[in-house]
Amino acid sequence: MKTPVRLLLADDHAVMRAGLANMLNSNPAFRVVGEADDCDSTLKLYAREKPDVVLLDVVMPCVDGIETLRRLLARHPEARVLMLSSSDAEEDIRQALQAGAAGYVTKTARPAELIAAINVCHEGGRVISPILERKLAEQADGSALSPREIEVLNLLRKGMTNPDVARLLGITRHTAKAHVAAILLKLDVVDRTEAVTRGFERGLLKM
Amino acid sequence: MKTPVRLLLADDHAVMRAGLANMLNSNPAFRVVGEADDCDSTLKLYAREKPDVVLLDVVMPCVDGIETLRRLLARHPEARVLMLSSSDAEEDIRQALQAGAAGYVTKTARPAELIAAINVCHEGGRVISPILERKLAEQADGSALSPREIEVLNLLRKGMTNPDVARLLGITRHTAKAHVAAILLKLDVVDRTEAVTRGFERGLLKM
DNA sequence: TCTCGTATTGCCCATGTGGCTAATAGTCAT
DNA sequence: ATGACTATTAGCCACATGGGCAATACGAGA
Repeated sequence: MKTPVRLLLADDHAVMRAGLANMLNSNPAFRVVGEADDCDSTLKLYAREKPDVVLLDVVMPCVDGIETLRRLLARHPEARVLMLSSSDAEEDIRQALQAGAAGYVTKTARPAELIAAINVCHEGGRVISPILERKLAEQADGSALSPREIEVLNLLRKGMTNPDVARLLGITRHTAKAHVAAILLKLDVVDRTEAVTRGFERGLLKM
Repeated sequence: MKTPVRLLLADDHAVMRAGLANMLNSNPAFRVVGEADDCDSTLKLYAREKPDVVLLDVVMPCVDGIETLRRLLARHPEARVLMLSSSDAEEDIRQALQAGAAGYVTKTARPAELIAAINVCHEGGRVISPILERKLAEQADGSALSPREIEVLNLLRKGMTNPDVARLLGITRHTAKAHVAAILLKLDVVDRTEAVTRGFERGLLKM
């Protein structure tokens, strides 16, 4: 028999971590070698344990899962990371895969699917739930917002007017307006209010 | 030794359910007698097993956890339900407690806290995480939106203008405007866009 | 009964919004 | 280096917005 796959769990939900650890450790093919609840502890435990695969939650306090993923891969490019998420927000998936995640699975997946995904990751493959793949395909047009537009969208959500945005960004109100117009076009919405809604739905805006 | 507390788990995340079941069953004081992944199966399993306590997730597909709670208590007023949530949205907590939940615990709680909460529920008490209690207190002014205002807010999020809202609700644009003004006042925001943001943050609006 | 909150309607007005069109400059990849 | 994209600025215009102020009607609860 092969040696078990060594796993690091990173999730801010203690109950979920305990549950996952329990489930995975009861399978001789796996061995949980560490549990982290935030970005720092994830990086620290990875460096110490060098696990074969990291299960990383997308939603985490302070530094979110995507950013944790980026920092982890910057230090350890060889890391195999399987993102585990309760949300199916398109932006999270896009960013996670672009940042170099080896896979993305939602928490609605059956235990057997999760186990299969871990194995694929460990063997060097890429895993994406079929449902998620469809959502990505629907979107993958030129509708990605530029960094500046994301910045503006984050001001709109706070109730800023175009003049407000202009003042805060040190640009003219014409430019602010141009950014807003670009956002409305790309998100395919009629006004700034619907843009904020779409922003939340797509994961561009965080709570 | 007492007979174990009989538990029903309701959560659409299979991994979380499996984990919880694993964890709780390993404690002789508890016994998981059923697992449900949506409203229907929760009601069915409750009727069949009559568990001592139900662990119910707030976020569920189609019919959400709060509505499931309402339907469950309508048929079985004696049910002891502990809401288990990954969100700390104020509205969810408010509605859950008002609907008659015996407790509300976030998934960031340690396993020991969860176990303590289950016991308190079983013994007839009420449990709310201290952090949540503070959030509720901050809010508990007259800032609850009326049903009509919730309706209007759900139109605003789609980019509706006041005339649009008026047409859809069969009222004049003056009335629509009055509703919007009331929403802005109650949510303490400057415009409809920020109102939508606050709506998402408070759990008044769902993805 | 009387009051409070909700839902409804109305008007005035300064300001903001979004569509349209158009131009310049920098960056980046082909 | 040529094109594509982004960021920037600009003006015009019909329409929507939100503040202020005021009134009526209805049901629930004290």
